[in-house]
Amino acid sequence: MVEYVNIFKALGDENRLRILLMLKQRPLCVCEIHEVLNIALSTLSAHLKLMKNAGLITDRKEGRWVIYSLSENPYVGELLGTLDKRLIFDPAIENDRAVISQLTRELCAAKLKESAK
Amino acid sequence: MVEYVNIFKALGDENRLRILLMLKQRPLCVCEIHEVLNIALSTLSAHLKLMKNAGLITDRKEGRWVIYSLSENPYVGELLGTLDKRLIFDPAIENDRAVISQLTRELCAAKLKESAK
DNA sequence: TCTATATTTCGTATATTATAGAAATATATT
DNA sequence: AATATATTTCTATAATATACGAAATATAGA
Repeated sequence: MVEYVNIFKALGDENRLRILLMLKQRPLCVCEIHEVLNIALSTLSAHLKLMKNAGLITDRKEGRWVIYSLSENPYVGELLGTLDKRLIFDPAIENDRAVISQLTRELCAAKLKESAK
Repeated sequence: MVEYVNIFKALGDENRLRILLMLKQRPLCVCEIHEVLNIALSTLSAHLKLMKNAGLITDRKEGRWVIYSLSENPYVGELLGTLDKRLIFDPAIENDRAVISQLTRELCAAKLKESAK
């Protein structure tokens, strides 16, 4: 049962729900997610770790980037499938999708560099 | 989106998950749930309030008793339906079911009275 | 109306979680 | 090897959540 409690805990946060629905669009690197959410990278990293431990997402390295994707777990797919249908017209979710469709890793890396000045 | 965040927050606690799966068996009064969970009545009351605010459950008064039931919300039904299938062999859940099948309001009221001595 | 019973609210202690900034780590590029 | 970039870990702090016992409230029945 703890397994399920942890899944729901992971789903019970606005930032994490947004991340999951972003990943439903396509796999994303940390800097792309960061570009959308506007929270500290350390905070974002903690959210990602929590969701990974709950079995909601997986990560892989690609050069300097870490790419996060939705887990293959069928229950997770089920949950996010119905959520997606219900949140399809949610303003925040719609906006996140729009932003993501314009993003590339290269572009958001450039932005991070810019903001570091 | 907050609506869904609150639903998942409400699901992300072991005691609350147990309560919800109990209510899937049949409507229960507070004292019956208390008999199963063994937590303080004030704590239980807070859990019930939280789930009611999240739209997971509803309550009605019957004389001195307050009877809690699962909400009619179709999404809630969906979530608990699949959860139920997955937790059907969970030891804690199985045990809760067994205890509940033996309980009546009258019986657990008598137990509460006994323990108050 | 008085009393017993069922439940909720209040005050408070403790634990968990979310957050950010600074430092550390890992990898690619020069 | 040295440097730049992407991400994570560490540390501290603030906000939330869970828990209990005591007191308050609501209703039924004597």
